[in-house]
Amino acid sequence: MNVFEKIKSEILNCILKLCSDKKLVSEAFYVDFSVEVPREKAFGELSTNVALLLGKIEKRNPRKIAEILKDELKHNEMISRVEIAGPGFLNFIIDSSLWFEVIISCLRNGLQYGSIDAGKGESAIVEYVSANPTGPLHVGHMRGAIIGDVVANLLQFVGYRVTREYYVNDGGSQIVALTKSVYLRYLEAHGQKVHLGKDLYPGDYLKVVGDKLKQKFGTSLVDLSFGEWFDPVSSIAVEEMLNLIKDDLVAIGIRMDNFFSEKSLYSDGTIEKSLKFLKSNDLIYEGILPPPKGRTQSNWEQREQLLFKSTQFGDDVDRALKKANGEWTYFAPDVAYHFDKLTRGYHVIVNIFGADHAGYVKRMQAAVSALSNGSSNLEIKLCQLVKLYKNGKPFKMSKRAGTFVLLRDVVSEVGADIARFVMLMRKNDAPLDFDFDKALEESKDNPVFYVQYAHARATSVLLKAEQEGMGEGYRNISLKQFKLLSLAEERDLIMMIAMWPKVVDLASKNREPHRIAFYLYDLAACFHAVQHKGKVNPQLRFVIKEKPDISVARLSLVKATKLVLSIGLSIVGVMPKDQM
RNA sequence: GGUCUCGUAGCUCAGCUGGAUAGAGCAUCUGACUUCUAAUCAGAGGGUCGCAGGUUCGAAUCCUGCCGAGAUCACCA
Repeated sequence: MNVFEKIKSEILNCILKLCSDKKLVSEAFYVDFSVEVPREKAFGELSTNVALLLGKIEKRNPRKIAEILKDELKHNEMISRVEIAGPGFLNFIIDSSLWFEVIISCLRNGLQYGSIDAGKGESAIVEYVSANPTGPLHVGHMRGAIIGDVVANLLQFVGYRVTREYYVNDGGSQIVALTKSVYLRYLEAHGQKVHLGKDLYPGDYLKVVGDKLKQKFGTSLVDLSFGEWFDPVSSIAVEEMLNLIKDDLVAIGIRMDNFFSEKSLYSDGTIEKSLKFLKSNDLIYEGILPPPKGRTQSNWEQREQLLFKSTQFGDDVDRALKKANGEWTYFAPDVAYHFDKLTRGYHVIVNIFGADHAGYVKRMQAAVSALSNGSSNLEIKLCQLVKLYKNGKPFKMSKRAGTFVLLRDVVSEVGADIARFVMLMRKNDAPLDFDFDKALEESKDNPVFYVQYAHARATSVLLKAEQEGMGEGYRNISLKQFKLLSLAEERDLIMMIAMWPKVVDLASKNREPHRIAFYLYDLAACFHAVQHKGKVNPQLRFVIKEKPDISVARLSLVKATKLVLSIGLSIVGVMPKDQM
């Protein structure tokens, strides 16, 4: 149950009645107001700004309108007190029976508590990571990977059928470089002395692939020409890199549903198909792009290219689909890829991009707009790049210098739980500093443990209750027992639990997974506070043998807290712990 | 120069899509464990929300212009 929605609909009913009584004008019913927990406790448990907004519509003093609403609402059985404050806020004290219902509905719904069916079974695709298959993942990939994964979890939780997809760039020139590098490693495995050129990948991880090629092909590739060895070497190289990446993903708890090959778009005609579609809508032409403004480029030359009219959809310039040499640009298969996503019929299309692809956002959104005749829109979540530090000093990764922090190194040092939580403790478009040493050092007081500890404590309390013979008593808790809860800390905890559906709603609608992490921290804090009361005063402990009624009431809160913590943690992708 | 992000406590960050006296963590200081886990709790100090205008009953939040940080800018992916 969502208390906020419930009170909101009560207020709406009230407005409706006042409209029909001619005490308010009829437009009043369409007012979009909020019901929230006010910052100050003195302002009650819930608060609404309806009267302020109605004041505008009615062209009357908000406080006057608040009076009218108050007269109506004070008879409502869910609301035990109404007060008017400030410029015209209505502040409520809610009847305990409603809070009781919250806890009951939480306990009944179990792991589904808070899972409103916003998606209604519609399909959604979240594309994330999509790193080039030229080597293992590094820390830079971690943030987008985790944010994408949790966005997918969230959408799933609110009723979407979610596909997690990785776009494999196995078609571009970086694959040529990879293949050449691997071939050299293969020759090396046969005892030849090789030199990896400037544009090739020097990493040791390719030696393994060279060895594998040797095992598979023996010497049969050694004397072949480039055209002959390229395809077999390339496909194995990509496959091996993808395996590395899949292992890395598993290490941080990510399992993709689908790896979508860029190369397949070249061979199966999707590129032509999608461009044909654009052409039929007159969105493609041969033309010449203007030179970049304000920035002198020595090697810029004027040339005629196949262009997409992305400016019609808000982009700054039209975008090239073909290179001067007639090959497709990177953009062309990406257009085709999103054409494919559209034909697969997804209602929600989300991409997670790194900030280095920010300049790519407009053209992709333009493409999706064009390909769907404006009926679909591509949602792009940008992740700011992770700034790396080592001992407080900026740290530059370089493949050549070997100062390359791999994702698997981070995970094996700090663990997946910490890695995931750190990435979620800030908004996706805020910059993130990641100090490798600090992460190790401070892993002890990482917020993830704070949350997990609350879960472990709750588990332990329930175990204790069982030993005292009141294990499942909270399941049949009565309103009378529930009313025994009177501590401010207990009330805070109840309200926190009541807030969960709202947090899920906001986080999923806005695709903002960090909200879940912050909420979990706050929920844990409320729980720790209640528990500590019992530390100071034994009468305030959860389990008191001589007082079964209050114990049962408190245990219902413990159970509810434990439930919400474990739901939230599973969305975030962190294991709830029963012991620490 | 264009575009996109960001600018909130000493540091790292939230701020419920426009609400009431702007909040956490770290760090500093003071206190609380013989019991359900102290990996915890309670309290104190710390702010011209980058700057200047505008919109209105009301702005950290929306608009405009500056300042500053980062990313990116045909023909790479």
